[in-house]
Amino acid sequence: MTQRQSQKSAQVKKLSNETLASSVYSTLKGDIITGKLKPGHKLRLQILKEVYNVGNSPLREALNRLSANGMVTREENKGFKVSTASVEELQELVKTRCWLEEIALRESIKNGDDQYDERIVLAVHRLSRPNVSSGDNYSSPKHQDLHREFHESILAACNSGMLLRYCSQIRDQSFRYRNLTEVVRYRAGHEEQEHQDIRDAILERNADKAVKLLCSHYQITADILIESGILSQDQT
Amino acid sequence: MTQRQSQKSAQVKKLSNETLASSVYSTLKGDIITGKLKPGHKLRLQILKEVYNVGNSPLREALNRLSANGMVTREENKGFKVSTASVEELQELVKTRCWLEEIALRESIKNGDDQYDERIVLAVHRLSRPNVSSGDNYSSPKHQDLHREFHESILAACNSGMLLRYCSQIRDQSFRYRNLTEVVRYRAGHEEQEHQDIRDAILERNADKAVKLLCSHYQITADILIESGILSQDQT
DNA sequence: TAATAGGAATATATCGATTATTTTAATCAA
DNA sequence: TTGATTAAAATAATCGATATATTCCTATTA
Repeated sequence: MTQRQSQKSAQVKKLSNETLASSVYSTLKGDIITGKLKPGHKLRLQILKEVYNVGNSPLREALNRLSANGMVTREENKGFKVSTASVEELQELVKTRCWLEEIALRESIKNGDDQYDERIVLAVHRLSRPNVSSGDNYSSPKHQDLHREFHESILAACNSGMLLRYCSQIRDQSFRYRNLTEVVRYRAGHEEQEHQDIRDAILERNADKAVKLLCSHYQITADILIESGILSQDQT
Repeated sequence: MTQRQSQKSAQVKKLSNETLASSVYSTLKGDIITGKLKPGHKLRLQILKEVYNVGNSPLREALNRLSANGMVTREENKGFKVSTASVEELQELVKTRCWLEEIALRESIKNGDDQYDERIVLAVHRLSRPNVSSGDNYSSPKHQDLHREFHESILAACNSGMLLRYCSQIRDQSFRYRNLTEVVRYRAGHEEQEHQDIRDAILERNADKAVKLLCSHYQITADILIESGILSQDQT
């Protein structure tokens, strides 16, 4: 609050009416998803306070929220750490994702209106723009946002905010795993095609096909990540 | 901290190595589920501090956790309130519960071993004990715990901790709705029979039947609750 | 009536101090 | 060396007092 803002670190940026705790929450979550904070990394309060330049309470509040959706792990009296990553967890993640998204996708295809279709078309289009889809841009924040938007859009008409929240949490986790490797390099090209295929299946209201494409889309990415050998069998 | 412990309220009781924040979390969650804290009820920090006799930080941490799983609602700069209850939300809740539990149940039936069966048998048996299943005991904490255990046990072999956590959250919400009325009075007798039917279907590995019974089990309860007229169409 | 300007109430955040617990290091005994 | 015990340091958890910011309420004014 004084004039000493000369911190080199990724200062938390507060959006107008947003609470500091919420800003820290978003920043921390982002840093975890992008892999800036690695799985298993111990989150020491004093350090975080300095890095993000905030006090105890907003920081602890943010961490408590994150622990409730699985991005960080809380251990009584031992503090917080970034949730670990392992082959087993990734497999569970993909499995669960396929289960939940199958439901959400089938419902969406059943209920989806023009607006639903258009959002998807737009999302795919934006992902294909040269300045987004070219080699070096695959891991850019911009690409990530658009990629996320695509996956959100195809489930958006499922009529259960609750289910959508769960899918969103799983999506965050999935992106975290994705960002652990340069899997993007090998995948992004193919993914673009797969997104288009999924879009087409949805537009023609072919739920079975769409579900099948979507799940293999996830499975392939996970397999590549596993084969990369970056993930330990237990902990990271 | 002074000698004025003469609070009538349910002081937070701390389990040995548990953190104060966690104790408050459990207590608050319990008070919301049992209906001691009604939907929409404003959670004023000063009052909560006095009632539960804790300081700012553990209290806010607990509330932040609760807000992350939907038991309370957080509004920036306005604080917390118990999540509202409405017919629409209940319908979404039941629908989503059926979707997720169908998956978890089918998987459990597929994978379940002897231990899985035995846990279910035991749960049903305990629910049927006279001192639990008689008229006045239906709304007792004991009965609630056993009831919850039954519903947890039938999904326990689904091999996705993630899915189980979501089901657990939905179960908490469902119990909260249940406790809004004396729906228990009309239901508990029938429910006992339904639990047994579900158990039997599971034991004979008849997934379709088990799923059908389970979902109607939920739907009937919800319908009664809705017909009771206690829930507003929008907010409570 | 509508708009606005206080002021009260409340939520949010900081800081420093305190307590409790875990972790680390050091010591000692087998 | 190993294992257990104890002492010291580090860290997490909590409190309380204070400060700031925001919302909510109310009275005044146009």
